[in-house]
Amino acid sequence: MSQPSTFEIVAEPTRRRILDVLLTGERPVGDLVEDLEMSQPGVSRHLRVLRDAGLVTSRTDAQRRLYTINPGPLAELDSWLAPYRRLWAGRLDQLAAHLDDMTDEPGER
Amino acid sequence: MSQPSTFEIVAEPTRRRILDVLLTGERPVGDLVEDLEMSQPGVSRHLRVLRDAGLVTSRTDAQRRLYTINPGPLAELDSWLAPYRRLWAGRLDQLAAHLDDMTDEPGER
DNA sequence: ACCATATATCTGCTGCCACTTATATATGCT
DNA sequence: AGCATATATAAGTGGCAGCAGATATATGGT
Repeated sequence: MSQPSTFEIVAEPTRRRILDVLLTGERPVGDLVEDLEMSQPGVSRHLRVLRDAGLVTSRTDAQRRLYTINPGPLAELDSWLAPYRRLWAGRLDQLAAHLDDMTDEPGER
Repeated sequence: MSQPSTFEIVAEPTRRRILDVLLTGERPVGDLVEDLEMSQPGVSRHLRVLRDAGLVTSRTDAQRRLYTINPGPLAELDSWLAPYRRLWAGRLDQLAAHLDDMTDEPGER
């Protein structure tokens, strides 16, 4: 996809995990490789996607690159969500019913 | 994907369009076919996905099925977003910078 | 020389999406 | 009863793109 939307970027479970780790603060690539138990090239590829989407930024510290979250683009999600948010306020019962229907966790690997 | 997450459901641009149309109220399938300029089986397949994800419900009106939004599952998105939302408050300047970097629209077809 | 990282390439797998055609079912109309 | 309409679902095809894994190379810091 030439210009993937923020939706698509964030739909990828591994990328969400990366962001969730970065939520705790700036991190070098090596840390992420350990945490995610993935190959370094694999992590770097995802970081590339996140960087291109403007969701993370990096700064150089000697040989390492420290990655930080840049939450700005997530506002796109948030504003798409806004009209729906109004709807589910006061319908939390429906959510509960839906969750009851689900036998197990979504396949998040 | 056996149990696609709400993220994946909503990452699909056509499905977001369907939800956006339903935001204006209950609609029969035929309306959606017209609005989206898609084949009827195509629309029905997306509706199936949305229904399985609990994002829409249908009720029968004679031969027609009227679809309604069920925003409940979107709360999952919203709560994932919550920690990030705190971050971008007060960083709207960064968002602006990011948007300036983008030459054209994300490829949303 | 060694380390951390980025990037590139290739392969293989898998799964999605669109489109078409066909069929089944329910309902309504005449 | 017979026909039209609305919808769902299935089956088949084509295309395309994502992701993981492996490997190789380049670069810059120590």
